[in-house]
Amino acid sequence: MSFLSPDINTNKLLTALPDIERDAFLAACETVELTFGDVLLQPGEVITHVYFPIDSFISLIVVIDSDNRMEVAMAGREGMFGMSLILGIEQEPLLALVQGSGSALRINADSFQQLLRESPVLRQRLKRYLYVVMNQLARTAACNHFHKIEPRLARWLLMTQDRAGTQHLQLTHEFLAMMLGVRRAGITLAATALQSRGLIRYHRGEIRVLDREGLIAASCECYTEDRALYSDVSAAW
Amino acid sequence: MSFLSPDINTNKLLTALPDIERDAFLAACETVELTFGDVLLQPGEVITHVYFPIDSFISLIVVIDSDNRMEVAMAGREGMFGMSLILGIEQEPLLALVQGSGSALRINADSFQQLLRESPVLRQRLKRYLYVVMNQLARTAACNHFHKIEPRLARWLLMTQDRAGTQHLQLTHEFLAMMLGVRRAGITLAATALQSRGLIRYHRGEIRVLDREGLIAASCECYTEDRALYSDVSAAW
DNA sequence: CGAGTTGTGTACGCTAGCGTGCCGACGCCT
DNA sequence: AGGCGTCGGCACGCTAGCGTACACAACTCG
Repeated sequence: MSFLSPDINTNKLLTALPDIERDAFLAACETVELTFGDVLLQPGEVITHVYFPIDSFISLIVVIDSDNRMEVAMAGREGMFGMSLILGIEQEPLLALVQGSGSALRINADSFQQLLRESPVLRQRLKRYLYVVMNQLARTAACNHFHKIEPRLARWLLMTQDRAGTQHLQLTHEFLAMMLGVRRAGITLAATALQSRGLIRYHRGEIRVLDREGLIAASCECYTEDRALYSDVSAAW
Repeated sequence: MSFLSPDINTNKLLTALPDIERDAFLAACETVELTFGDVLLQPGEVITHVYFPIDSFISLIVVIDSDNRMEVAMAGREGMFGMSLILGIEQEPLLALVQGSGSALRINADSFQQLLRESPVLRQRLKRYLYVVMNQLARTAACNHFHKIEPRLARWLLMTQDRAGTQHLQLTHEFLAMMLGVRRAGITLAATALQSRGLIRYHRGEIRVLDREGLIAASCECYTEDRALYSDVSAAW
């Protein structure tokens, strides 16, 4: 039995590592609290730390200019921030924003690369994760183009709920608009529609998911496709 | 001096490998001719061969359904097809379509994985390439959403020209519409505009780029951003 | 309790792009 | 030369979403 037990309060990428490797890894990590709105990385900055969210989650955002920005990926307990380092690159052109407050394991970039060299299992785990993210990026590119705001919003709320692990989400329309790259008024419309169908309920920055199944039905296939891809790949773990 | 000389008629990812590694790699490759329209992989199929284009190039396409599909990445002499295998995954949910006829080096998937294990330099090269593609995917997601057809078309023509290496491109409006995920009529409009500005000239499935600089000015920043990212990363080679 | 700030509803005119369908022009084949 | 299939121009009405702006409600803070 490991001295740092692999309880459910840790990151999924790190569970099920061989005890020795996991212990070595966790020993190099510190636990940090992330707060909504924290910027972990500005576009183009050097990555100094890698984060493995526990109950926090992080948005990766493409910033084209001050008016045009949108989220392209999300990392919670199932993922990580700092993927470029898996590929040996220390930079990242995306904005990393804490989207859900909570704790995360943090490890220094150098230690991460060192430990990655020493743990083939972790390496394989993370490569699979990278594969999933790449393909989610590809699908997101098409989704953002073809799908309407309402299904995209539904998808996004589901993804967020999966990572937040609660049906109470702290989200203003303004913020959602930024995530989806649309107008605030566009979100109000879509959100009102979802609410009137009894799928969600919201009130001044707090959204509650009432009917998960209904929300899935209202979302574009991209939600279930993404999940399917992830579980296919992680089934092999 | 290597017995298989690294002349310009090869793939950029394979040049500048140490002689021994390159020779071993090339020895495991065969040269194949790819023809416009060839499907190298259907979504979800197992990847049996990895391709390193020489003067051909390949489109990676997300297929949402029969009406909704769009290109999300392009691989020519600067890239490859079969990236998932770098991550140890043998599948790929995207459609791989030959978009420019020409030759390519092809290697069996198993040999590829074997040789990858044996060549740290190649491994590093390909990881850097993967990094570039990931970030291009992210940007493409935003570009497809925010930018209008005309600049996107200009960007796309430039990317294609870079890979085709000629200013004569064989492309119908119909095909371009599929690539960008828009109506054929939308392409006609955008193409007419570019033509009337003297940037391109086209006629029944053949497009000529007349004014590269002008076309760059007409394209969205995404073109130059992508190039910049690629050259930053490959500068380290 | 009142003033300010934040979050949401809504409305207006506008544009890009959609789906569709038709026509003409070109070029290839016999 | 004639016929046919492919390619591109164009036009129709329509919709989603834009930019903007204003109003009110709900909270917060002094």
